[in-house]
Amino acid sequence: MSKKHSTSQDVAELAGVSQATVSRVFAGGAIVSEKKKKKILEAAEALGYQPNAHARSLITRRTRMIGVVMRNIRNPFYSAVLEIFHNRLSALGYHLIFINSTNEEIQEKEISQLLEYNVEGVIITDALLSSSAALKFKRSEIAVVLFNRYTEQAGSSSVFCDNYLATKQIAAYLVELGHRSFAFISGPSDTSTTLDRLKGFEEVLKERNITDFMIEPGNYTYESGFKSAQELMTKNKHIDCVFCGNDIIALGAMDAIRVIGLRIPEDVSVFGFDNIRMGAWPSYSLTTWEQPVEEMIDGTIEILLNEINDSTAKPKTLMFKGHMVVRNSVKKK
Amino acid sequence: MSKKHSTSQDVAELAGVSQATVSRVFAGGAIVSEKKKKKILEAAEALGYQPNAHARSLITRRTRMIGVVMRNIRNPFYSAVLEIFHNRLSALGYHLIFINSTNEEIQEKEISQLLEYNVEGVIITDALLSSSAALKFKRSEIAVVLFNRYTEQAGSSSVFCDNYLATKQIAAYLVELGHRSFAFISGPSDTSTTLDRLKGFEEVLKERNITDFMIEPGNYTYESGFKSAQELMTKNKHIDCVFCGNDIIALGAMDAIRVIGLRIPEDVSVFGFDNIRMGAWPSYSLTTWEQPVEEMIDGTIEILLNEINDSTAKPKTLMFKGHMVVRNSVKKK
DNA sequence: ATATATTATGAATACGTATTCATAATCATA
DNA sequence: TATGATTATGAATACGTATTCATAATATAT
Repeated sequence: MSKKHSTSQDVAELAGVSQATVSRVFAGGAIVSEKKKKKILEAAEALGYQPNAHARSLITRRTRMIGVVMRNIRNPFYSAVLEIFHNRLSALGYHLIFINSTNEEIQEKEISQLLEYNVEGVIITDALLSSSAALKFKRSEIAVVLFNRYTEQAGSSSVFCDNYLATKQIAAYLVELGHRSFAFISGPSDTSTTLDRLKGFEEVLKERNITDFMIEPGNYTYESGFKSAQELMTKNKHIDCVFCGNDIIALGAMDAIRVIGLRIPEDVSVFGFDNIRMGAWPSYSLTTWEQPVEEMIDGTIEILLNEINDSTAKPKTLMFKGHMVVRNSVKKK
Repeated sequence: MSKKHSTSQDVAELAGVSQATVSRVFAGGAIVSEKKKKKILEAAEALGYQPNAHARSLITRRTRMIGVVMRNIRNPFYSAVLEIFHNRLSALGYHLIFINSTNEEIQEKEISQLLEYNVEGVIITDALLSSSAALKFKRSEIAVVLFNRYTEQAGSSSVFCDNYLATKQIAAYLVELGHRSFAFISGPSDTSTTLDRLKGFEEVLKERNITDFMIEPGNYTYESGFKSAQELMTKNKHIDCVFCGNDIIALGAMDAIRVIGLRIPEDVSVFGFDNIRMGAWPSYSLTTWEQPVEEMIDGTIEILLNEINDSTAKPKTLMFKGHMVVRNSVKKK
């Protein structure tokens, strides 16, 4: 029975070399004679040696770990986001510490965890970052990128869609098609995403002198969408278009609307945001706005790696446009 | 500007004590006078000190890290599983290294990653574990629990539903209701889950002398369910019941069946497995078999922690029963 | 052959913490 | 007050690795 964990010292002894030489083989980059290299690799194999990442990171001051903070991993949009982030970062040799923040705001405890593990960078999606929290990361010189969010104060990098512009286009499109009575089922009102989406939409309605506009607060879940739509539509039978803060809300809204007995899009139009896969399913065929997730993620990673490697890098903002995906949940003229 | 990372030494100097005393405060359990403790905490606060988890794990030989290996995080069942695992383990002071294995089988590289980080335990869901891989974990005395899977050979602990018994009950139920022509859209044929579900179902049909049974291989995705159902139903118009390897397949199958123009359950019955939330959505109202996810997860964690703390613990198998959830996707008599 | 450049290696050290061991300070007891 | 028990602290060390520095072995040029 071998020892619990073999060390480079064990390998060195078995191979008849020094610990330093073993390290050179596994750390790479240094010159080791072929003969010894072979011996060392054989010894390592025999002992089942694996370098200890903690000891290594202690000396190299690089952990190759990235923290990913999410809320609402059940939202298919974020499941997909997590998958893609993992695949990209894994290919780059980084490991993911996954944190699912159950609270609105990323908590002290969660920040501490990430700091203690010396993550090189943090990606924060869909969870609020207070300025004091941002400060802690900054103080430890840990790179932070907000994904699908931004905050004015924090001075962190962020990557997101131009929600304001997008919703302006969406509103214009919907008005153009003849809708006159609108409802908006929103996400939590403390996020940039929610606010911008509302702002753009509302502005266009005002421009066009449409005042028939109800706003229903929600929280970016199916259940929230369902419940909000149910209330809205039973109380306000004249609404002819429901714009949803995101797709998962839209699916809930669609189901609620249909349960009531109304048809989509004949009686009510529904518009989403994100373009998650489920929106394309025939049961929904949701018209929505696509966020270019892959590009957003690539951009996020680029900024993050850049900040990791250059601690003087200034915070960057990367804004994408996205585009409309027309399916069958909106009534055409 | 403070240094990049303050160390316990820095705190010690500022507080006018030794490094050892600082460590005692943060590691807990040791006796430190109130006076010095206060000074130390103040100094730590001032410097933004966080203990270094890597250095700590080096000396304590505990990393408090758990590896979670998944495939197919996009499947809502596993999104939910990940969320719950995270919440539970996080509350217990463990951190999650998330690995999304894109391949059928957990790869050498992924195992190495987990070994290098000295995770204390590994949870493997929905990804195959070869016996050589299992051996590596065993050799490093890393606790392994298979979730929703088992392998005969590996000798690892595992937690799963009694798929065999469940599908027997399901088949009996469906036959009872008058179905005579069956199809099964399965998952990958190399997993215990898939095999057991098929076995139980098939056995009952044989007992009842029902030979009209088609098997369509799939891979536990919506797309797979959609495509399989489409092929099945266009070629075999007489099929009156489709049993699906899991819920996400079932949703795809339902959509495909409806697109063809058939009604559910009037023309075709559909039965799922898992009881993911989406099955309850009115658009689907899927009759299915519920896996008691929370209990399964609690059981998994209990076994895992036990193996972590007692390296002599024998592999355990925990089998749940689950129960049928009747909605409206199956034709009643 | 000798001098010089190159390659290969080991000894020693540092990373930041927890812990053992020894000792100093404080307390309780007789 | 003297003695022993208890509490509080620091010095030293170990965890497993990467890396610097010095030196030995080898190759190359003159």
